[in-house]
Amino acid sequence: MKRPTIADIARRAGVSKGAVSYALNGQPGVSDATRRRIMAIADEIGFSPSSAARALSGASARAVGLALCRPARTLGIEPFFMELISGVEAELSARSFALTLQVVADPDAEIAVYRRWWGERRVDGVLLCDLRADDRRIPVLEQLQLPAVVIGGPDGTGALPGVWSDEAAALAETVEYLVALGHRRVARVGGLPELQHTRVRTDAFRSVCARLGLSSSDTVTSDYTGEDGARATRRLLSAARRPTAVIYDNDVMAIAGLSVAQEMGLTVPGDVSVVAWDDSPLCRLVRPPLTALSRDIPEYGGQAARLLLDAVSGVRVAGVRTGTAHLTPRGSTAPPRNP
Amino acid sequence: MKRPTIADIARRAGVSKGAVSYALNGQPGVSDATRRRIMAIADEIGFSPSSAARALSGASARAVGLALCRPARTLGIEPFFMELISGVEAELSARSFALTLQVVADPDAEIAVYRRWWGERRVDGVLLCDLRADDRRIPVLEQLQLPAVVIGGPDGTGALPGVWSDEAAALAETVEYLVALGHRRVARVGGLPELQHTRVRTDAFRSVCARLGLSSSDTVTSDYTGEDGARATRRLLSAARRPTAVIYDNDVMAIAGLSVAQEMGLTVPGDVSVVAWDDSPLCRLVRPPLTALSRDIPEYGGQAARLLLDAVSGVRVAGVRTGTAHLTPRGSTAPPRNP
DNA sequence: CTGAAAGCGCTTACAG
DNA sequence: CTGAAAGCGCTTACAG
Repeated sequence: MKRPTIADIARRAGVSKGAVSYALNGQPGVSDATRRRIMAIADEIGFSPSSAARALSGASARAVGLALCRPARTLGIEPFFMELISGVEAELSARSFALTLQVVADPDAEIAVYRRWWGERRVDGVLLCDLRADDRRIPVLEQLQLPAVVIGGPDGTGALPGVWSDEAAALAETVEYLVALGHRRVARVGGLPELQHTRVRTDAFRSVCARLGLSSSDTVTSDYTGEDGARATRRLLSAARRPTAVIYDNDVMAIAGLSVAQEMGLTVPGDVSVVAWDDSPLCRLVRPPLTALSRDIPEYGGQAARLLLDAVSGVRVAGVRTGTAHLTPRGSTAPPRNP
Repeated sequence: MKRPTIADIARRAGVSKGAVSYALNGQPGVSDATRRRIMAIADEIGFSPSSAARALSGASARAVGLALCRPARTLGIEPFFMELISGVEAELSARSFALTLQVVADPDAEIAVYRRWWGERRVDGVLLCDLRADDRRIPVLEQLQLPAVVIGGPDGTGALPGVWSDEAAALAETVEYLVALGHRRVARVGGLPELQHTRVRTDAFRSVCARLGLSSSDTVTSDYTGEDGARATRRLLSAARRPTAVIYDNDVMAIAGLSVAQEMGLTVPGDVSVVAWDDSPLCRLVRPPLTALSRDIPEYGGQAARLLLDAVSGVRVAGVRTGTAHLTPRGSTAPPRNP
């Protein structure tokens, strides 16, 4: 089947190709009657402008890029990214932008992808995930002048706008709640230590524990997998004075932790309370259901996409703070049996 | 920063743009010495050919599309899609093809996306998921002559090649195993009834149960969510002569079913055995760990991508059968306490 | 308000 | 083996 072009429309409408372009893009320069006639023909023959021709003529590629730098196995198991993607997608398709996705092995590969996308003019902008300390991707994007929005922040994003939530406040709320229940020994299983938000949470955890006069404020870091979460939990719960509550940096590790506790003959929440960061349907499926820090991840992605589209269209955008994760208490937290 | 073009390379090498194009694309028409010089310059200035210009000149867009038609919440919770995507991605990026992703609400929206992609020349081909009975997407893709590979089959794919696994064999293996353990009342919680593979499994379940002389062979269908899996399980386990084993069409529902059984005071696997279709790390995290039907989903996606790239490059491809899912027995299956 | 034309950055016949 | 040129399908100044 031959694809229709503006030349076909122009011929049928008896006007020039330029007129068709103006009409279709809502530009001035054609009469209303002509515009309507052109639009009707375009509709009738099912015309979609060639994205290649458009992009080549200096217009935008109408696509944004998302590079995901996580090993395949953690990508699949964490609902976070897929939820983020659906939120991003909803916003993009509403404005008929495409999402170009690439899974990369490490930050260097990710930088190479950005350079390639830029050279290929394949995307108009990118969404940056998993902000790191001293993130080398930031200066590259700044130098390329590729519009970008960081999912994270507000610190360490350089001149790029970030979409971020108040992680410290969410963590403080959680610890305060556990202390109110009577917990005095709270531990935390954090995510990848090189990620900025892990650092923010770790610092916040230390300071809120100090403020509330808790003796320990240890964070064990992990790679987000259930195996690592289980290992960390085993270590924590084997200690002489084991914690009576553990906060996990994702849902998968929290579930793994729950299993380990039960395996070790401890009851949840009697012997140990469990809190998951980032609520997901999984948290409601296990017994007891997990107390979790909930936030609207699709909306988070949607905001990032909106910001990026603004940046792409030339608007100078500032970072925005999204809603703080809020604690959703469920059956996995209670006063400690032996405080 | 200005993007380098072949004109820049041509100038620096003192040759024509045509020569640069031939050199970079490994075409004959330039001497080896010139080719090497051109490649070195391209490398040095970090050249990537404009994908728009390439696509416009009749070459391929070097992108394939994937439209996902599931509500956002089930997309996030099922590891399947993200694992599939990582497998597809690995294969695509090795040949520097991009993946264009779009989440759609229903089959009509999906068809509209294919028409648009085709009109925009945005992708060179598409991967089709969630094959349905009498799938309306198939004739559209055939008519557009857009290269496509179906993830599913072998029936109902029309003239399109499919990548499929022997679902009936996997189901038979599972039921035979349960019967060998002594089970006589086996039930199944299936996925969306309109999906082709749900039908295949449902038919296979009925016929293997008949062959083995089991009294019941009921399938309750669901929407793949944990809630629906829990509801179906509650109904099944409340029956007068409840099943002693239940097979679930995904991991999330199996975990939900496990929780429901425990909630109802039944032990797993003593009172009821549980089997999950599509193994995932989740299955190993819960207690008891779930017996599951495992297959290499990233590899499944990789095969589909390879087939699609062949089709895009003009090779006439036939469908392929991938490895059959194999049963991985874990703690959630055992001989029934009260057969 | 409308038409003719240049140009985006490639690829690819067509001459030399 | 190499150069000059047309063309892909748009967008956008520039004339009428």
